[in-house]
Amino acid sequence: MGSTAYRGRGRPRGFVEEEALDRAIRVFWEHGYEGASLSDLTAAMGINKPSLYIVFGSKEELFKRAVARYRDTYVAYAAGTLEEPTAYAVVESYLRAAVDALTGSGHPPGCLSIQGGLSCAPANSGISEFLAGYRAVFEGELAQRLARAEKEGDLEAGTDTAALARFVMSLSQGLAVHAAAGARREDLQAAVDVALRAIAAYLPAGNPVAPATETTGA
Amino acid sequence: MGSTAYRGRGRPRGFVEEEALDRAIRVFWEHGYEGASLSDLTAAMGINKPSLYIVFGSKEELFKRAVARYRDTYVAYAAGTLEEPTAYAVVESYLRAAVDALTGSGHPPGCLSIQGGLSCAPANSGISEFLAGYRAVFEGELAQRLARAEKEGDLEAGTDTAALARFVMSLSQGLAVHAAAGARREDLQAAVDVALRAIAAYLPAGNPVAPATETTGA
DNA sequence: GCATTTTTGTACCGGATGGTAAATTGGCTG
DNA sequence: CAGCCAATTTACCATCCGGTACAAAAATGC
Repeated sequence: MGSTAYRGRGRPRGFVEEEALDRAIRVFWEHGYEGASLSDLTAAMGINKPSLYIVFGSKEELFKRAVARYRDTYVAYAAGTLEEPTAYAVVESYLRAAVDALTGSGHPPGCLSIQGGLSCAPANSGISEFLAGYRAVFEGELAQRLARAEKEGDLEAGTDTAALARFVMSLSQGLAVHAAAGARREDLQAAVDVALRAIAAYLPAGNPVAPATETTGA
Repeated sequence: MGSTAYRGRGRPRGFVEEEALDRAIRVFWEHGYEGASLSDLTAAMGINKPSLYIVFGSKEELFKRAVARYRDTYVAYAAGTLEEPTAYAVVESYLRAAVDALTGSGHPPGCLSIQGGLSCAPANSGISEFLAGYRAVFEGELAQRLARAEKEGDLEAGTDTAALARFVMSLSQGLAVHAAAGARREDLQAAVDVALRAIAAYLPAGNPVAPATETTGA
């Protein structure tokens, strides 16, 4: 709790845990859980296998730690978008930010929660399930936020907000698939333009929230 | 060419090539290229490794043959949807049929072209690229079809038809991610309902194509 | 019947995998 | 200084990986 971390009696660690984890994130992100071998991981992390096992326990636990840190860093933007004042603003800012994140420079394209392991060998089926659960969390938060918007009169009464959230998350996951395959940022933003027209169709009549011009790219 | 196939001189084959390929499709579909071991494959196909290598050449060639047959069987519905008379009907029938295919019984949920290997070990990066190219083919065909629709006055003049196609394909790929994680058919159809509202926004004024009621599920 | 041809079953190959045992290193404590 | 202890290095483990060599089996052609 603070900067005066207790430095135990033994030999001090030759690496910073968070830094090593960041390196591991990249490897998992690029190659997936099964495509990332321990040799790849330790080489990128700058440590060797016994150190990895002492600190992280196993490859699976390392992966889960990596996903958790990925959420708290690379996907930290998502929570903020839920605080936009209107449903339309929430969806717009989430999808815009997602495309920017999916195609950002300085890290692999796409999304760790999908590339990590959409389907795995029978022995690793737990990884796919773990990631599916992880993805479901934000979809649930978005659905709740949209349900609140409907109560606040910010969406047409009777709107299926769960379906709306599922639509938004499906689109962003499909955009992640495109990004992983090398799609350009502005092309994905143009697809978001289309999606926003759908959201606009759910606004109550006379609602002034819909945008005058489409902003493509960033 | 016909039913009188030439039966060579040697020992006759103990299996039908297409049947074995169908079994392989399931294994790749469920576990991905890297998650499907040769042992898994040969066990499911009912043959042993030398037979597999004589007939299919290698694991990679087997996979590509599997994807080709998958396209010609499980995804055969897609080509037909392009022949619907209007842009709206094309998109609606494609998305409806895609959800039904993604959640169909009697085969793994989701889509082989995504689960097969969104990201791979460095040695298998060719697989991800192969699948990305495969996915791009139908997106291109859909974009062409929508461009024709715009020329025919079936979509607003000036519509970004490439973006529209990218939107539709991104959504369907995201629905595939959801399906692979176990999403229910009717929940995915409800997300399609939302998407169709976006398409409706691109119809010329006074176009009577938009549906009166949303048909959820099938 | 016998040689030929192709597929089959079995057993094996080198290499990589995730994971560890054992011993060395290096810094703290007394 | 000696004693301790954790993190390091190195070497190794059993197992599985994709892929093959080899010989037995089963059909045809002569």
